[in-house]
Amino acid sequence: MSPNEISTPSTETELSSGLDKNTIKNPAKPAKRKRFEPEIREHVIKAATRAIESKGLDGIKARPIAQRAGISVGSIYNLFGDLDELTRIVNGRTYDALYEIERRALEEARRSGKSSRDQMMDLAAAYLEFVETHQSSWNAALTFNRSQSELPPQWYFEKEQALFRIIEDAIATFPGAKDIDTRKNTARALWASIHGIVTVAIADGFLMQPIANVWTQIQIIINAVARSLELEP
Amino acid sequence: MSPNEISTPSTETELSSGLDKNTIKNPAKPAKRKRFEPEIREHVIKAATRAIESKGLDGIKARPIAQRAGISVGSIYNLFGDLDELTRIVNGRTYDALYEIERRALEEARRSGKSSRDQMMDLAAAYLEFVETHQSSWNAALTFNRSQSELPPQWYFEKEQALFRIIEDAIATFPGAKDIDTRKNTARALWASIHGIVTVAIADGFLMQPIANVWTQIQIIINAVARSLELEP
DNA sequence: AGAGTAAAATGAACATTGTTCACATTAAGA
DNA sequence: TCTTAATGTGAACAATGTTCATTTTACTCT
Repeated sequence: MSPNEISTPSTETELSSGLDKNTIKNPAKPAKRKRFEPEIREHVIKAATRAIESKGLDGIKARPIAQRAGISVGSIYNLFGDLDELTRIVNGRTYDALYEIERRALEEARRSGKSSRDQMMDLAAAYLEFVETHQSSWNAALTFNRSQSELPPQWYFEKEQALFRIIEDAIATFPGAKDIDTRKNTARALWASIHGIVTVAIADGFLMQPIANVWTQIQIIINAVARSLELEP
Repeated sequence: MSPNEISTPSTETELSSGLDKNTIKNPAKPAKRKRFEPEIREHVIKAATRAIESKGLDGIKARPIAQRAGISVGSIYNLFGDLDELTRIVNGRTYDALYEIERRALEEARRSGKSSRDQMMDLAAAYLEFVETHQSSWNAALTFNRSQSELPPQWYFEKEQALFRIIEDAIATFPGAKDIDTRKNTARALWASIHGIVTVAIADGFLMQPIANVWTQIQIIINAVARSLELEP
């Protein structure tokens, strides 16, 4: 079970009571202007995604999004409850995208027979590139969770867990990572460290930190931890 | 020059054109209800600080703060330009407080003749404790910067720099940290890593991560890096 | 097909909030 | 005391999230 199939509200299809068959007769083009097709939810999410990509969390505004999706403001609330819910769905997909990229990076690194240390390096490189490419979305995902007073929803933790498990896999062959608790803590420590390095660099817009330095810092941590783990426990 | 004296808007006294002498005649009590005393700025900042401490960034609302400070809404804008400015001042002080705590921690650790490694441990412990104690304020400071589309103001970078310099000092005696660039990068890597570990733990409300695990993870990183630095370059 | 009806879409209206600005008030000097 | 520039005020405005009475749709039953 890929963690992407983890129950995310974004994939819910609660409206489908066998309507799909009936709506087929609608050739999708001259549809006058009522009763939503099932894809409407997706359209709204897409609009919200574009908004976040270009303007960050501030881009999530009920009226503009409604307009871009071709529905009324009220319908947004029928479909998602509130804007936070919609935001969470977009952020959830951002996490999913990152997970997928990391999973592939590990798979690829293993296929080419890289060492555990180099697997970690590849995972970190993939993360750095992801954050550079999706700066606005990633920033939104991080900011949103901390700006909420309540805890993130269940599926957030599951996605996080899944990410950590990838690191655990990467370091599993180290002699010093035989013990399960050690491995878990080390994986979290590594991931959080790389995350911290990248985050701090982005916070000051890569101004204080040219990207080369960021990569150097990542290497310092990975090399140091890798060397520790090469020793027997 | 302590970085606390770095020009922060919070300490500005631009209104003082020698008025101080004149206002002395006001015994501060029966003051009817006009023309602010110079301390009014401070009162507003205090109100804003309390608001952030209890409700986070959402606590920064013009009307409640105005009321608690005993002035009108408009006056907030006369005094600070806008709410973001006020927020930045409060956050600046949070950074100052952290800096001060870290500086003292290093001083203390050195006085008791601790190793570089243990100095780092003490700095990390101080940070962890600070974040636990001031969770709401610290969260607000971090969230605010990333939620802004523009870069943080100049003084933010200076406060950040000052913090890094403390770590550089702590690791300066390591044989592997003779080179200035290496030292700078290692200091940033260490700080950012610890920051990342603490941040991730807090993000899920210490639910996934009991505090003991957090500390274990910090130790993993510091020990690994320390061991690396003990070798000659 | 036509009527009745439950579900779904709508957008006007409301509540909250940041921000502005015309006006009122103060106090310093003439 | 009168004049006036500086300064405090709060009503009013704009933007935004959210609700809900009303309208519209499409399904079912006759």
